[in-house]
Amino acid sequence: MATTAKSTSKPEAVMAAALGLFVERGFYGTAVPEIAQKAGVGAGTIYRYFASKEVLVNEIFRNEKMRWGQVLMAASPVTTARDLFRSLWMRMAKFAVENLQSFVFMELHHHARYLDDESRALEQRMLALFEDIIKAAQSRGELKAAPPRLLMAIIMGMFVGLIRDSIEQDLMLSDAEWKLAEQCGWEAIRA
Amino acid sequence: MATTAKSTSKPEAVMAAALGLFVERGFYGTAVPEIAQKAGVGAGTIYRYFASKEVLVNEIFRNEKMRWGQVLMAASPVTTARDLFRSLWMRMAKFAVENLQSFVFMELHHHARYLDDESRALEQRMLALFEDIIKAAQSRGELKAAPPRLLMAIIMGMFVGLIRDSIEQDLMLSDAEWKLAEQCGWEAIRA
Amino acid sequence: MATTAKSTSKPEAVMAAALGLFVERGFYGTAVPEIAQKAGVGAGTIYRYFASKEVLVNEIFRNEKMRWGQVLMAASPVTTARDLFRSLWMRMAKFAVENLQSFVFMELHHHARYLDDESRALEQRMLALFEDIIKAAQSRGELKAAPPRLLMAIIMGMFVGLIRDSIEQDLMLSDAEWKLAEQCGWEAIRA
Amino acid sequence: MATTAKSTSKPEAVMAAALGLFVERGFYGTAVPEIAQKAGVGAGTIYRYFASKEVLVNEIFRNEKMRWGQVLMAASPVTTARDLFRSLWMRMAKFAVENLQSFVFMELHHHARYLDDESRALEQRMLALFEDIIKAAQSRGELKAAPPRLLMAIIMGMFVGLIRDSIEQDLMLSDAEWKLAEQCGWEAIRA
DNA sequence: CATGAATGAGTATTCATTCAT
DNA sequence: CATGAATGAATACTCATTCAT
Repeated sequence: MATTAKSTSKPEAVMAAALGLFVERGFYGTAVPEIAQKAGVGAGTIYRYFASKEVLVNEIFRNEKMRWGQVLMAASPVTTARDLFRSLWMRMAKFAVENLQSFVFMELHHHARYLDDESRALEQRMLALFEDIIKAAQSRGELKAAPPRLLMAIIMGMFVGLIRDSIEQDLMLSDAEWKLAEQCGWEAIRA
Repeated sequence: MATTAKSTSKPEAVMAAALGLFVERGFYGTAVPEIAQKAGVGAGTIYRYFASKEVLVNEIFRNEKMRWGQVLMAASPVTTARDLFRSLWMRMAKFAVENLQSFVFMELHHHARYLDDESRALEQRMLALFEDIIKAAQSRGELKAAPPRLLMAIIMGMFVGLIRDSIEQDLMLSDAEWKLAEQCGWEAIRA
Repeated sequence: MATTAKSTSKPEAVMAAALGLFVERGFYGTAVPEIAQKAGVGAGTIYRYFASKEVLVNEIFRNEKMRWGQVLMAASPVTTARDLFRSLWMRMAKFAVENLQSFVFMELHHHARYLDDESRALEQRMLALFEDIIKAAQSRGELKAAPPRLLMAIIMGMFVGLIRDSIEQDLMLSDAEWKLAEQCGWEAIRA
Repeated sequence: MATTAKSTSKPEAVMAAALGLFVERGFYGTAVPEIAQKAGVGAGTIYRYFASKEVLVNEIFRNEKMRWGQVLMAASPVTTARDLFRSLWMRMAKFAVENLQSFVFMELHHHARYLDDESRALEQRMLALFEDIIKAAQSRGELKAAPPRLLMAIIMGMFVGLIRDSIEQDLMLSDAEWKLAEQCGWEAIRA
């Protein structure tokens, strides 16, 4: 009678279904009963676990953001900025490819008006994390002496652009291409 | 600098109002009567010029895309890829800064489900345009030998990332920063 | 093209329909679309005139209360308490019989939780009005020396009891019975 | 004074909880799970004892009505109508004060649409009981020669009016006031 | 041409009731 | 017996669109 490790719990099923639909059709374009149906639960059931559609989207956002954060935080020990960058980039690529929807979701909902303060705060913490890594490398003269936010925007923008493009073309980048892109990224910001 | 001597026509006023609201609240988050009010016309009037809300958003999309296209197409004559890149980048920056809403609108609505075939086709033509420029430069050995789409995604991604970030921080990049960023962009793709 | 005096306006039709249904089935027992149908308007139309179902019920309450207030306020000039009582009673009877639903509505919704402060304040003003009449008569020694609220509760209670009973039996009191009842009322409170 | 040595049974707890909530928020305004929680039982448990919410409210109604009936029926032996009235009035007052919620509940749900035939029949029997008492007194010339229902409506109306008022003012009548009111009641109907 | 009142299909959410445990 | 998680029908309310003026 113990809940098996395998079978997804109801709230998890709801979050997974909602994630997919929000990516496909947007927040306002997705009806709650649609989510319920895709999750294989009754419409009312959703409200047992999430007080409202808005709470649901925030919960998903934070959930995915945390998973993404772990990719960045499991950052490497002391190495050169070059190695750090490569490692980070490849980890990001791995995550993005394996969690395409999750990644796209975070991008799309970035500044959405329905994100609550907690979600926004989490977003800021993630950015700060990234910024610190950049500052450290800059202080060692390994990166260009530009505002850290600028370098961050450049790298993250590139990365997102690549993912978006591969979605549009419905064709994932090969390993070789990821490495090529990584090289581009590095050359963009190196001192 | 006024585009026309005459005061903006009604359909123009509608499109301008709608553009602003779609950027602020999204397509589904914007009510047609709201657009009407902001445009200073009656709700019914909108339907004299646009068959539906969807037609309206597509019309705006294409309109803005064309304006953006002119920035790219008014491309320079024969020069080095370096100069071409710089010129293109700075024109893009100028347009984006002067037409922030327009730029954000195009980004947000990129793949939206309510875009019709004509809009999608236009989008493809713009990409092809860009691709051609890249291929030409590659054939002269001035750019990295990567798939043109990849280089394009990298550059456009960077650019969008910068704009997004400056919106988030509510602080536009300075001229110096734009130049710095341009240098990053160039180093990312140069051979 | 002038709006004819005859044809009821839409908000009036809605209020009339809602009054009837609220009396029959209660506030929570009445669905908004039911009101719309009975009023002969679309469901959405109700929300052009009343921000919510709650606003609607309050608007009706105040409207009816004001009409009832006019019955009491058009009180007679200086006479004996006996004559004043008779006049008041008969006016109340006339109103109640001619506006049965209105009267029942006010009784049922007296303390309802969905009444807002404005409605409650109006209710209090009506009571004060009544109390003043009683106090004046008491000071002339024409009524029993009991707390005014007590005499008021007795008279209003009797009156409501009669109306309720005639509704239950679906048989209105005759003129003779109203006079009889009036006599009972007077004897209950006279000094 | 505990009715039983044993702690209240589950159905009793449910009825008590429901009575309180129905008085506070009305029938449609009260959710079954709320009742369950207040009664300290599971939501499903209610349905072991009451087939539906409607059955529950009817059961409560009849239960309270019977208790009220006992107040009236335990009527006194042969005395004057004056004494009988006083005794009845004071018993009613005692019951109403000690069972305010019960009393209010009966008043509010009097004609509610969810009352079933059995409840309605019980209501009629109670009225008949009262009517007989009045007729007897009338035949002895001690009461006014008015239709019994009219006198009954007057007295019950007065009584309800007093209770309602004391609830509104959140201030129970004193013994002296109850006696004063009783005198008013008597004078209203005595021959 | 222009309007905005009117509409009703569609949305998020609640709640009486069931049933597997 | 008792439970409370699950359900889906029903509710209040919104909004794209129409059309009489």
